Amino acid sequence: MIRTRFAPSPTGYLHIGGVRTALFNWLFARGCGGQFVLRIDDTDRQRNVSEALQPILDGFRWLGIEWDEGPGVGGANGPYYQSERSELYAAAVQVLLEKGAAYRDYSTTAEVQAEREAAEREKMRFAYSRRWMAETDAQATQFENEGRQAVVRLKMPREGQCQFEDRIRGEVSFSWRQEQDHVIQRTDGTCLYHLASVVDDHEMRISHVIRAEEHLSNTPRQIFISQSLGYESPEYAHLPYVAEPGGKSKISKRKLNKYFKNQDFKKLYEQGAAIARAVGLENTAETFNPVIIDFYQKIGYLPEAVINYLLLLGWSLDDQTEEFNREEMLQHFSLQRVVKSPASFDPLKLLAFQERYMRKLPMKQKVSFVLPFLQQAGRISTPPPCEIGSHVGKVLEAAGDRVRVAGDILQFDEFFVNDEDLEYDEKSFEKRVRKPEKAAELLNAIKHQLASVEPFDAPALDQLLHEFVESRQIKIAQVIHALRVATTGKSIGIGLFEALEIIGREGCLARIQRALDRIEVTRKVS
RNA sequence: GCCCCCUUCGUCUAGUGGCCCAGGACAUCGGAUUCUCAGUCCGAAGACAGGGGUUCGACUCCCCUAGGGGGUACCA
Repeated sequence: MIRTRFAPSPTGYLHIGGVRTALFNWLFARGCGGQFVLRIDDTDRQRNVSEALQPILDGFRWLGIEWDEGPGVGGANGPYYQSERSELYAAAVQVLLEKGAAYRDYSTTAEVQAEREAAEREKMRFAYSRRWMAETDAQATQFENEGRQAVVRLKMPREGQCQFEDRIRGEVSFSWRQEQDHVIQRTDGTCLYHLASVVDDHEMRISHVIRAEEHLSNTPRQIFISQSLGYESPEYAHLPYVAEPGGKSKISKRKLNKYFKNQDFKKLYEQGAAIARAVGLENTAETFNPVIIDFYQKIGYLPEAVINYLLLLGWSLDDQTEEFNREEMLQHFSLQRVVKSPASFDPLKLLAFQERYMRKLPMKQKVSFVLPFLQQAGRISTPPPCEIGSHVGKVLEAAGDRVRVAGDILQFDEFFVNDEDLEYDEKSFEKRVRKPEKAAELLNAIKHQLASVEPFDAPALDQLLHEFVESRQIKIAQVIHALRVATTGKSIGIGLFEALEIIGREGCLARIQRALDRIEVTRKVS
């Protein structure tokens, strides 16, 4: 049975690169009827682990990456928190000690450091002298009498090659002599990552370790542990990292300011930040950051779009296919087709996927997708009508592709505010209403016609306007811009006739009157 | 320093010796459509990191150089 795992630390956020690693693990396992395990790497023993874990679990659930075993779902191979598995690690250390694959070492950090520096001065490869190694209890007692404390180190081979087959990179080989006698157990008795990881993978019957490439160089020592413990080693596959937008280094949530120099990234962020502001979200780099997956959930991306984008970040099926639903992904994913080099995160391409999926979303679902944003922004009351023919549905219908992420609905404020609260974009008002000589007269005339047109819908309004300009021998542009600004407050937006219909007769009349009154008002210098 | 991995249009990628004077997607730039914006349609521009080999033939194989990344922690 194929079993894979993802082992996040409870850091309080889910990094976009981590999501991709998890996705590939999930796809690989589930694609062939296997299982995906979530294990919590909390060896740092921080407090409030469950609190720091929540955003990570939420993120995976939102994306539909479900785990077969782990927090919240349990399983036969638990516990799934490394902090609760210390006995297992201690037992493994004992075995290693007994087999002579590890030794108690009584050196101090300073002493080892001194050896390392001496080697560097001589331009020699560093290898610990094992001078404070205790192989017998008598030696140990002697060191302890000197007041020394022991760590446990791996007694690594110092000659020969470590070769293994990486499912993505092919045959990889390292010289054992490059390896160090790594510490696996601290003086306080706690164990380190490499030991814990190998033990857990074995105990949890993980068949394929698919992880970030920064672990490639760590693999020999893990193979050594694994073999010394008599385990059958899992298959390894090392994924390239996700690089920063427009760059080659690994993407990091702490380098936001650097990424803002990339215009696309900046736009993505600012668009998101505007939505966050409108719905009253806390907005700090810790909580609202495009490198963290929540960002996309918060501003209204579709999980399918995010997943599809991430799938193609370092993997492809062929030279054509870009869209994959869940079943197709599961069916086609393979490690052989994972790209070996880092892929840089492109916010614009992600947006392009979002647009495609938005277009495919049935209107009814689009309405309910968008509603929470309007509610949070205080634009509609609860509980709102949730149908296609509803006010929100009409706006969405008319807005079409302009609503790219759900939060974009807030750009269509003019359809959700009271007539007296409508804000006018001052520049547009000046240009389209106040400045053109005949604007006031035209608006007034149209206002009268709007009062009686039947029915008050887009086709009728279209016809009305055209007849109006024809009878007056003017160009439609002369009236349409003024009317748009008068009724929506903006010079850009959805089709004017649809807009008028949605605002309704009463609203249009009130708004036009407001605009007319406004012309008279002396502009305040701000 | 030493060791390991990586390197095709701006970006994601196809390409496993002749199908490639390199294909697709996003972005960009033109043109068409329209009441604005978005969209849509049509079109254009754009890459094999550099240098040596091997071969009748190299994006594809080998070597070197350069660049990027990782490891060399009582971090993960």
